[in-house]
Amino acid sequence: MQSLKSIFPQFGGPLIDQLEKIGQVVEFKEGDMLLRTGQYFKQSLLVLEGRVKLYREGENGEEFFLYYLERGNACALSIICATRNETSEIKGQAVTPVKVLTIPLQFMDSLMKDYREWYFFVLETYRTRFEELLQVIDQIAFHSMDEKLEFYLKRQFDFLKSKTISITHQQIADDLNSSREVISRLLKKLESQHRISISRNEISQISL
Amino acid sequence: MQSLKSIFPQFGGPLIDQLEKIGQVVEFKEGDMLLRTGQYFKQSLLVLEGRVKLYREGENGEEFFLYYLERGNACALSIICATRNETSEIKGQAVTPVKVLTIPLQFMDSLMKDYREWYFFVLETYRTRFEELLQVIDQIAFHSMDEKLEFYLKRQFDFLKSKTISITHQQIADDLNSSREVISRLLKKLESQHRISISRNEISQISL
DNA sequence: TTTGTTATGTGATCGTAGTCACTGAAACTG
DNA sequence: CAGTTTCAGTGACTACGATCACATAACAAA
Repeated sequence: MQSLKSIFPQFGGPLIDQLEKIGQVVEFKEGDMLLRTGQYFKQSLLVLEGRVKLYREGENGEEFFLYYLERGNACALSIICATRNETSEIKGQAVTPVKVLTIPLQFMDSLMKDYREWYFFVLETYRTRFEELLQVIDQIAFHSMDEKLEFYLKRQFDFLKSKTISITHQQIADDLNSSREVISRLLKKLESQHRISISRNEISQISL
Repeated sequence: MQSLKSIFPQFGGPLIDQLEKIGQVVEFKEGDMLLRTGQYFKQSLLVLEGRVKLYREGENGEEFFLYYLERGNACALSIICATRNETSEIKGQAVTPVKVLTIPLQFMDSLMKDYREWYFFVLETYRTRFEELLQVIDQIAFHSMDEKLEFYLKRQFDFLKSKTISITHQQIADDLNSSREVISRLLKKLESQHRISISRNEISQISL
């Protein structure tokens, strides 16, 4: 686990050692569920490799995309739920092969107390995710579907650091809790404005 | 400030003493703004008395009700923003006369380090608010206006611990970023189902 | 190349909610 | 009490987005 220090450069040596001692590495395949609604957390998760997509789940199986976790991120929910031993109403799915470090919840207190960087890290995790949730609320509270779609695409391009994303209209519709036809039509509109270009399974950014 | 211990019974004596030493009590009148979009936080806020209504603000002045803060709550945003010295995009308005204890941000670290109850308190604050935000997302992502309205009314009844709330249809429409006519019509529908009763400036719970 | 599957395009229809214009009713003010 | 303001009710119209029913296009596998 020599890579831990490179994934979390802000952590000091003693914290790294402690994490190596108490943590356990778990691997997931693309498509695997890391978190599932109603599941108990027995540990917190730190993402070492890969990308995890987090959704909010509705009562009837609807889903709404919240944000991605990647290398170096912690799952805010797993810290929250872990410290309270509560259930999750969030779905986390690996969108690439994923490696995570799991920290049993009984160590959270001492980590928090003994390592200043850890507590900063946890606070920073909360802060970031809190703000992302607020942004999501902005989108769905104040904006119409075409603006939500634009915001969604921007986030994908930004996060994946690519001018092209591989995704179907149906997947987008699912992420936005909308329907394929609507998304197709709106994508067409964006294309006709020369802001994106569309081909099967792919959308490319022009000027978003 | 003999009351601090009664408002925060989970805090130990030394922490209470420290808070009394570094904190400052500020009072607001009903209707005053405690937080305003774009404002810098220089301190964290603990609510000692009264009720504060928190909104998310849209780009064009729209607003969306998030949650209430009351006696014994901390403003999660003020902790977040304080620790990073960033700006807020949240609006906090006193809905009753309000008394808050302000903690200059430079003390946050030492409080966190020296007082275990404080760090639990901060984490619990985050956890609670995080979950409230997720619930808000549920409502606006998965539910239609009549369901949002029902959820809104339930929250008001629950939070205010009263069978009757004093509010105009216009205020509800603002809180839900909708329009008065729509809210009026939906309230009528709820009344015709004998789930609420309506009179001028008042809505009473029957079976929500 | 044929066949099957998955992804996308498109018209028609419908319901929800936002808007406009107006009426009516209740409370407040002098 | 008359006049004014604030709050609520209602019909007409419109737009957005969900849904249905297909048609077509791209790709994959045989």
